[in-house]
Formats: sequence, structure tokens, C-alpha cells
Amino acid sequence: MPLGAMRVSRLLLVTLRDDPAEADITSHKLLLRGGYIRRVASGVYAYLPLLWRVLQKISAIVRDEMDRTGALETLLPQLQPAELWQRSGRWAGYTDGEGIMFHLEDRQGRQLGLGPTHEEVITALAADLLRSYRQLPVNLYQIQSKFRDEIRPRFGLMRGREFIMKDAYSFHADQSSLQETYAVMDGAYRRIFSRCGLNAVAVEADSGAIGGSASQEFMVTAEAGEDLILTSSDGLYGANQERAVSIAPPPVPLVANQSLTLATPDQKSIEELSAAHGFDPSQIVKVLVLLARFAEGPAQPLLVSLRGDQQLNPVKLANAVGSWLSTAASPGTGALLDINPITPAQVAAQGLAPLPFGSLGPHLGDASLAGARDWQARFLRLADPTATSLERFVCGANSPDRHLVGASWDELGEQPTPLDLRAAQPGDACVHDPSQHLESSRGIEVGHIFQLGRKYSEALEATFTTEAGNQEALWMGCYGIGVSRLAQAAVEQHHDSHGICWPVSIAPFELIVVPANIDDATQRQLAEQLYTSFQAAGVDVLLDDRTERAGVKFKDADLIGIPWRIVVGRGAAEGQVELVERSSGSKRELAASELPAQLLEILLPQRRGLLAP
RNA sequence: CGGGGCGUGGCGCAGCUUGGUAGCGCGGGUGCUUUGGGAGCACUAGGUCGCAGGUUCGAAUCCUGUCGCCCCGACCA
Repeated sequence: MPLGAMRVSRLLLVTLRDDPAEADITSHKLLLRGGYIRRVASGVYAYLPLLWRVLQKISAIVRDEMDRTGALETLLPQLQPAELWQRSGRWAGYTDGEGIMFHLEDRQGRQLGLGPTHEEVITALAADLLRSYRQLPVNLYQIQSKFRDEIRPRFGLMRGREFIMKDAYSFHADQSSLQETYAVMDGAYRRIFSRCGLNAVAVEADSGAIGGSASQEFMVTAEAGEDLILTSSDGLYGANQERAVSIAPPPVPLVANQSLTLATPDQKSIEELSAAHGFDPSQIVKVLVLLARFAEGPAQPLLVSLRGDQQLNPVKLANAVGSWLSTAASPGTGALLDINPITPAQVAAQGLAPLPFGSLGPHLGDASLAGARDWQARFLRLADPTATSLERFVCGANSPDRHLVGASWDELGEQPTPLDLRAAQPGDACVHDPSQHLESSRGIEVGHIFQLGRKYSEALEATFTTEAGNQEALWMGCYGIGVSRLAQAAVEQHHDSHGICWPVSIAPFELIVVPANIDDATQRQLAEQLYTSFQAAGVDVLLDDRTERAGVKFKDADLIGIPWRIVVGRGAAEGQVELVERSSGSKRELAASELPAQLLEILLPQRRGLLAP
């Protein structure tokens, strides 16, 4: 989508020579130095004219691909009533504790939130508009600013508190229709990222606070990425570490046939214990005492057992506690707020005797919680299969400076239900093929698609009439792309020591014409002539008509990353100009008269993106 | 929220330890020279040293508080 030509003298181009102190990663520095963004507050940025052109180009690609799937563009309010969020059950979780929704009260004292996402609004609309299976499926999308009060905004546009997102919501009569659209979105997303010139990989993901069943993230691979992704070398498995499953290495067998008590003074950690007695960490069961806090009701102490050489995956744990909450076992406690290790000070504040930290065993009794002031008086006991499958193991004896050697689950009491709680690690064997191993890389999450199921439609009573005449809840999917984040991710993936190297499809300008010496009338006239003809051909061309020296103009052109540069210099009198490709640095001399036709031939396919149309 | 760091012309920084009339580079303006990879010379404008309070004859500098920004973490006792 061409956006029009422009002269640098009128562009308000303000580039910086030094790296700004506020930026840490390359893409953030380059966007600031190139005059693309300015920080207004922590995590809040002004998108300057150059970046706005990039964002419009990305948006145009997104629109094109969404529209061809039959999705409908719309625009939903950012200001949303609390009542909708209370009906879906997310108001407390999104506003209390670590909640990320900016919220406020209006003059009548009514509570409102600034939309961090739009499931509630769209589902309420669906309840109103969608009445019959004949209207389904339908997919609505929008591109607009989202607001999230992030715990820690960082890296410029990577994690902002106000950012631009494309979000789409689909509605279906049944699960198979949902799955069909989900697959169509998967394909559309791959085309979008490819057309934007991004190298992105799709990985299995945790669906997090949005909820639902299947979900997949699209990651732009980059060192600066915030997420760790694990992939198999055969390319058949990829997942965010939060979600990844793997086969743990086999434990070193512990030769024992009975349980003995061992004196372990000052041996509180797995390392100290292993070093002092020659145990392998895989022979030890470690026990974590954690506290889950809820929006309402008493906090729930957790006793989590893992094999000593394994790490807890906090996301899996939170999901486990969340699904336990939704079963009958729990009293009305509202949404899960957070899970943190219990400290000795917290134990004392509950009026309880100190817990045997450093010597905890999985058989720690509920009696140690008796009389707690505002905690549940019994543990929720969880254990990873790596721990429950050990025949004999080492663990804390629940008394200071004592451990058990050769303990077994039978002897300790009831065996906890095995539940995957461990973090998959690079090097672990893969579940789909144990001869494959997981490799790690870092990624920037630019897209995420979910099969939501009927979670929101049930909560908000969004039903439709089936062919048989029954009222049923709608099936839903949702699909997001971080448009502003994608722009920065593209810089992270496409730059060199001189600056940005935009892919043509999302570059603010496709071509820059640089007269080396603007005071030379021949050069100036030829540059103007080329500018005019490219403009007439619909190219997003920039003319550097400033009275700067050539070196300054070259440096700026490289910094802001225009993919093609035409230098009108010494050869102008003979009608010769130089064509330079930004990404490769390759140069060639051409006759100015032939240039427009030749360059258009290269440019037009590049404009459409790397993917064949 | 816990830990660390930083607030000094538009930008990047020094000065602070040991209190004594605020500096450097880049950028801006004017003029002359220069003109294919961030030019040179000359002149010039621009700062309540984040804010508030305190100590002192005197505070950018020392003390207290506060606001803002950046980074790390929020995981086995």
C-alpha cells in the first residue's frame, strides 16, 4: 500500500548521533536514534511520522490477510464497564494484586477499565447480534491501542503499557468450526509474518489469563527476546518453555531397602546435601512450601514435591492450582492472584510453630497448619512424576538437621497424584521422539492464537439458536498480533552497525534519492526528475533535498533504513546514477533514463512481501 | 513489589569523594570556506544542576524526604 512521496526537508527528520541513555537493546536504540519514537512515560511512546508509516504498512498487510479469510474489521471501545468484567469473572484478577488493567471511576462512581483485551465487550456484542446458526461462523477484528499496566515495561515498544494490537474474535456453532477457523488463522498469521519479512516460528503456548484450550504463539527469533522457546531439531515440536513438555533424564538409582535418618547439620540445599553425602540430586525429593493467594477467601498453602535435579515451572503450577480451584474441592475463593514461597516470617505471623525449612519432607503434616489465622489449615499436595516415580529417595525428615535416606512414598503415607509441574530444559529428550532433544532459543512473541471454547460465551450468556431449535453457547476463538511490537521485532531482526535495514514491504519509504551536492544544478535537476517520475509511478520515494553534505545524508539514509538508495552525483552530467541496496550494500551504476523501469521490476514483488502472492 | 543504577542546556556526559561565581562533546543560529561517508574556522544563543526541606557565611556537591527513568529478579529454605 503506497503512502506517498516526501522530501526530507519537510519530514521533521530528527536523528541522534549518540545512543540514548534510556535504551538498552539495539532495536530500541535504533528507533530512537532514527527519529521513529519518543518516550512520553515509562512504557508509553509517541509514534513519530516515520514509524507511523511503518505501522500503517504492517496494518495494511494484516488487513489484507484478515480480509481474505472473510474476517470483518470493526472498532470496539477502549473504555469498558466493570460490570462486563465482573460477569466474566475477570474483574478482580485484572484489577487486584498484580492485575494489569488500568481502571478508574467516573463522576457517578461507576467503575471502568481501559481495555487490555476485548473478550468481554465482543462477547456481549455477540450475545446481542448473533441469534442463529445461520449467521455463523463470523470473525471480527480490530486494530487499535491496548492498555496494560505491565509489572515492568521495557525495551521500548517490546513491552509497553499502551501499544497497538490487532485482535480478532471468532464465533462458531460447534467446536469443529472453531478448529477450522483456528487453522485458517494459523495460515493467515504465517503469511502476515512472512510478508512483513520476519522469520517467525509457531510454538505451543500456555493460554495464560485469556483462558481456553489450544493456543499457539508466533515467535520472532532474536537474542533480545523475552521468551525462551524449546524446539526439537527435527522441527516437529516447538513450545514456549512455560508450556514445554519433555522426558527428564533417568535418575541415578538409590540403593536402599529401608528408611534411615541421617544427621545433616547446616545442609539445607540440594547442593550441600549432595556434596556432603555423595548423593546425586536426582536421588533427592525436594519440597517447596508455597502460598497461593486468591481475590477472596483465605490463602492456600501448597506442598510441592519435585525431583532434586528438576526445576519448578511456575506457570504449570499456577494452572494446576487454577484447575483445582474450579473443581468442587475449593470454597468460594475468587481468582488466583499469585503464588509465592512461604517465608518464616509469614509462618510466625500466622501464629504457627516454625516449619522445618531446610529439612522439609513430603510427609509434612497438616497439623503444622492447625490454628493458622487466615490460611486454609491443610496443604494442597502436588508432586511431579519425576518425584512420585522414585522407588527410594532422600528427603527432609521434617525435623531440623535431619534427612531420610531410602524413604519411599508407601512408608511416608498416601502417594500424591502425579502432575506435570517441572520445567522442560534444553537437552531433554522429546516426548514425540525420545531420540530428539530440545534446543533453546529466544523469541519475541508477535502473535498468539487461542481456541477459547465456551468460557466467555457461557459467562456472558452469549447463545444462539441451533438448527434443531435449541439455545447453545457460542464457541469462540481469539487471535492477536502485536502490531507495534512487530515493528520493533523487525528492527531487531533486520539491522547492521549502520542502522536499520527495513524489509521493503514495511519500510516507511521504499527508495531515497540523494543528490550528493544539492548546490550542483545538474545533480539537483536530475534528482528532482527521478523523484517526480518515481512519485508518478506510485513509489514511496523520499528526496533528500537538504543542503547537508553527502556524508550526512548517507549516514541518515542508512540509519533510518530505506531499502533502496539512488545517489545522483558526479555522473549526473552524463546521465549516470548509482543504485545502492541497503541490506547488502551492493552498488551499481545505471543510466538515469532506464532506472525507473529497472527498479520497479525489483521493487514491486518486494513490496508484496517475501511470500508469493 | 524486592534488589541495583541514574536524574547537570535539545542529546551524550564530566564536575560531587575533599562545599567557594557550572564545564566538555554533539546538536541549534549567523558568517566565510568546504562539498561522495556524520567538514573547518569565527561568532552566538541556550541550564531554577528532577522537586521539596534541612545543615552552612556559602550547596550541583553534605543530610532527609519525595518524584521520575533504566536494568536485574520475583524458583527448591
